[in-house]
Amino acid sequence: MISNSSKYAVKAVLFLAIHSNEVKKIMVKDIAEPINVPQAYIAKLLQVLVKENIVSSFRGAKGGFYLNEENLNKSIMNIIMVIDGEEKLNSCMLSLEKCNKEKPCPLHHILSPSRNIILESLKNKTIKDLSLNVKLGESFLPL
Amino acid sequence: MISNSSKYAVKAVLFLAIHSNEVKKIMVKDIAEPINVPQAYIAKLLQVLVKENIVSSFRGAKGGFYLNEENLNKSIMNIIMVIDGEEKLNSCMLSLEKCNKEKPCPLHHILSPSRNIILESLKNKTIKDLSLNVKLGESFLPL
DNA sequence: GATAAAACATGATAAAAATCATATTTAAGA
DNA sequence: TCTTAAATATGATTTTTATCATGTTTTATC
Repeated sequence: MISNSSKYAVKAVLFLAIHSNEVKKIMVKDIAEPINVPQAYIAKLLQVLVKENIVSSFRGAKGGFYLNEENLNKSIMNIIMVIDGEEKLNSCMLSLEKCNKEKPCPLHHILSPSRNIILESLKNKTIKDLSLNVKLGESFLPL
Repeated sequence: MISNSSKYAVKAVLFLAIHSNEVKKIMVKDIAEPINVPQAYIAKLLQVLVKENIVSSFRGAKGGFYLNEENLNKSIMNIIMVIDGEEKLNSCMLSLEKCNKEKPCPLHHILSPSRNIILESLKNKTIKDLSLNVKLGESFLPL
């Protein structure tokens, strides 16, 4: 289960990865429009991303948001964790309560392998990986 | 994205598959408790499942819910579709808008294969399959 | 028939998620 | 140092999802 907010956050970070850098900062309104998310909403999300060191920002005139090298090495999972928290992700998909390898629910066998693959990918893929992908023309923005 | 309601519905149907049959009907309160879902809530869900021919019911005294042979052959996907509707399932996971094979978003390659496997499984596995699984001791209720 | 036990139907309330609004702080540039 | 442009902080509103409550219809049994 991944919230809308997390999706928005991923979009914003990806956008920044591709269009910003330490000397080219981008302000909220110029992020919100192309990724198609309400400005006030993404502004709020960006603030938690900044606080959690996933995005960098600079206040005042000529300010804006950007990603530095450290930010670029964060994983997609990092973003989702910060926005949604752990439980939400671990109770992912259909898997029901009190379900584990020893006492699997009837859906465990069906969902677990694919689910684990997805979680591993989200953990391993960095923002940089994905933005490189876009730069090589293998995938596309806008989102 | 699969809602709580869908999870509840799956739990209820699975419970009925294992504990009911044409001659042994079960009433809401005896379903709600063991699957750990508020009675009034599951009652409402059961009503749409009955209307959509996924669950059978009998009104009045000695009435209750049960699954007939046709019901047992419905897939998990059928349940989710009826409760959540199509868009919700197709906008599953992280995949962002306007994302398809021709113009994949940066997450498409990562998520799509596993996601498709999951969707196929949900489509192919019938209620009967899963309840058989429980009867063989390969997976467990309560949920 | 009358009564009781059940599903069915409908609408109200509560909680959570998403969205909007507004005031404060920081920095640049005149 | 004043003005302006930006992020930041906080809280209000709206929408959606989840939950609760109450009355109506159907069927079995006495």
